[in-house]
Amino acid sequence: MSGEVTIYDIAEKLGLSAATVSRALKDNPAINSNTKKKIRAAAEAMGYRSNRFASNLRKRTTNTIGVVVPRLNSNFMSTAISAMEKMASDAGYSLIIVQSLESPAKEIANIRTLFNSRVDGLMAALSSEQETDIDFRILTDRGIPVVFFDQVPSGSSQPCIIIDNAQAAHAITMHLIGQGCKRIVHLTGNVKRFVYRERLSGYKMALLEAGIPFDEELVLHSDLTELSAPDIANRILEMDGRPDALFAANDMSAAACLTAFRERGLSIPGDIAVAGFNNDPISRLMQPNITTINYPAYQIGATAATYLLNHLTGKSSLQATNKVILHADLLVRESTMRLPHNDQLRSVF
Amino acid sequence: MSGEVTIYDIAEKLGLSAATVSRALKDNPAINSNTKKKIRAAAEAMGYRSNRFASNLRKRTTNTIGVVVPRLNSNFMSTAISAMEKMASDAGYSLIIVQSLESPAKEIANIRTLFNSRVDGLMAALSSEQETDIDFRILTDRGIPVVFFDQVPSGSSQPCIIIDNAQAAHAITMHLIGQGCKRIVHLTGNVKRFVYRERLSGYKMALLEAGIPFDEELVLHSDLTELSAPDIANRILEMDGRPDALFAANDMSAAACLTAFRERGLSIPGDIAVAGFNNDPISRLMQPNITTINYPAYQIGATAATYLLNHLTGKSSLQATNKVILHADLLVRESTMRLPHNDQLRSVF
DNA sequence: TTGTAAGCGTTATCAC
DNA sequence: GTGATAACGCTTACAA
Repeated sequence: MSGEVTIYDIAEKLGLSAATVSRALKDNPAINSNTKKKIRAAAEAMGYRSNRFASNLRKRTTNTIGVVVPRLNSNFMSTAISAMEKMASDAGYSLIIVQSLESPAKEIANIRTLFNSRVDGLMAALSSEQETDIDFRILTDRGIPVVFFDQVPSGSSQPCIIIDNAQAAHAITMHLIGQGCKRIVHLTGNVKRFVYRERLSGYKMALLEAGIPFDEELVLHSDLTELSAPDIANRILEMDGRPDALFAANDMSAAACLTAFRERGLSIPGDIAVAGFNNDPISRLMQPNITTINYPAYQIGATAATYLLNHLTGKSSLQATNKVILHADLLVRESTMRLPHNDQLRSVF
Repeated sequence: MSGEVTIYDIAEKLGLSAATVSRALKDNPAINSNTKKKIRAAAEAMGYRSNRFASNLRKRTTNTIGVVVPRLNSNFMSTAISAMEKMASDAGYSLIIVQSLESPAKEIANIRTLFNSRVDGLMAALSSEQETDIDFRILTDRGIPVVFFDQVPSGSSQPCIIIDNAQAAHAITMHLIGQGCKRIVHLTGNVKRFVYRERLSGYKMALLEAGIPFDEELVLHSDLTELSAPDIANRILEMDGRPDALFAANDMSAAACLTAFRERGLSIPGDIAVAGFNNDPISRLMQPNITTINYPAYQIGATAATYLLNHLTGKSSLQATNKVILHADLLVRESTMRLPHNDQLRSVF
């Protein structure tokens, strides 16, 4: 730690100035290519490593991008982050990742931490919405670009990468209705979050369009985890007038409910159709496999990173009005196929 | 960006010195509590944020921990990293995460990047092994602590957090044998990796112990992804003398093979028993649910982070010989229960 | 093509 | 309790 080699050490050893060494190491064209070679060789031999802090301090830029997410251990998040890491890394940027774990206080603290870490830019999926306008402003006010994805602030005109959640939910609900379902339960998460609110509204729109009266009782709320599914399944089975379909806002809870239904002896989709959201691997592997929306995690992550990086490297500018809406197809699978010959079938993978 | 407030600005405004401001902001007990209050108020009012780079440059420490993984989008990795992030964040550290994506070259580059980023410590799961001894030394030689987890360098005496993979594989194989299976296929990954090599050896040991001759033909290699499973399932079904069990080295491929088997009309576990490894959610939700090993991702991540943080904060020292072996229980489930009354049943969750 | 020198914003070491 | 001052290692006008 103490014996770090600096450009001064190299300079001294070679009888040059630190400035020349600095330039050579950064491949400055002004430097003679022979001296460059010598300097590089010496740097290598002496075990030199550039001190990022000195450099950052001087240049006022960090080549670091912050990522804020509610939790990082879901198939969607880890896949999106994986894409971001690849893009960032290829462009010479590092990623600092923080999760807010459903705590608004931690989310605020995280934003401040990244702010103090002087990240060059930020990609964020929100866990709650209140603090958005308040706290991201400390960043945007100083010109630090922020790109939102997945859970984005509604209303505001921040750049964001999303799918049309309402339309996707509308499509899946219409499909269920087309399969003859009349009492469709929608299992949703915290509707303070953008995606869940949007999906709920798509569900409602479809009912309206089909002339099915909206029934508040049929909307259930949970944290959408595997653990809470058995309880949800119970509540569905105990309803007066048993529902004939479940549209869950993610695949994990769709799969877990489906399992619970089967354990009670119900047949899927005969007794109750089940649809999810995300196209997680589990939706493809369950028996029956589960109708869902293909939520393009990798593409969302890659797109968010590309926009941010292009902005940071000056290749293109991020407009506040940029709103990228990616496609998200309905994948009809066995768990909702109640009609024998169904030409709505589109894809199984 | 340009109008950053510094401790000098605060000092000037308050008629104090920068040193005093610095001390007050760090809650140095030598400073009068009244001046502290004034300084804090001014800092807040002026929108001051500490410059980490100046601080790091001066203190020669970064409060940053590097994490190296093969890929971060698996249930195991994202859960382990989630735990690490929580521990690190609670201790005031940030995480820089890099993935090597199966490329040894990128793994080496990643290690250098983290090295140049002056991380205070490192947690690493390797994608290949060659470079371990070569490249991690640039860190350890300078006293930067490294804790390995999951994919660890074999032979070396680096601190690492693991389970006894061989014993777990032994247990699962013995269980299959106990269920009357005679021809057990083992589906493994790249055996250059520690965990797969160990699991394979546990499988062999169990066969040996049970007097079943080891058959090289029954060991299949793949990347253990969902995509390669159909091909693997085909190869198993086309073998002379159909196997009566599959022990896959992860749950994803176990689940995907199980699905493929069922599509061919086989019954599980009657025609072929299926076991996985990890206790991913999918193993619990599949029908039938899948016998597996509970690989404690969160605990592994939390333990690795705790050890590293305790070392960094001087609470306890990380000895090179530290090797923490966590428990990993066999979870017997439906996919391997071929005998009617089986007292080996331990748990379904 | 190379050198000089002035910062970048903090913190540590002395002083007082 | 507080202040001066000197690093920390790098980049970049400006000179030469």
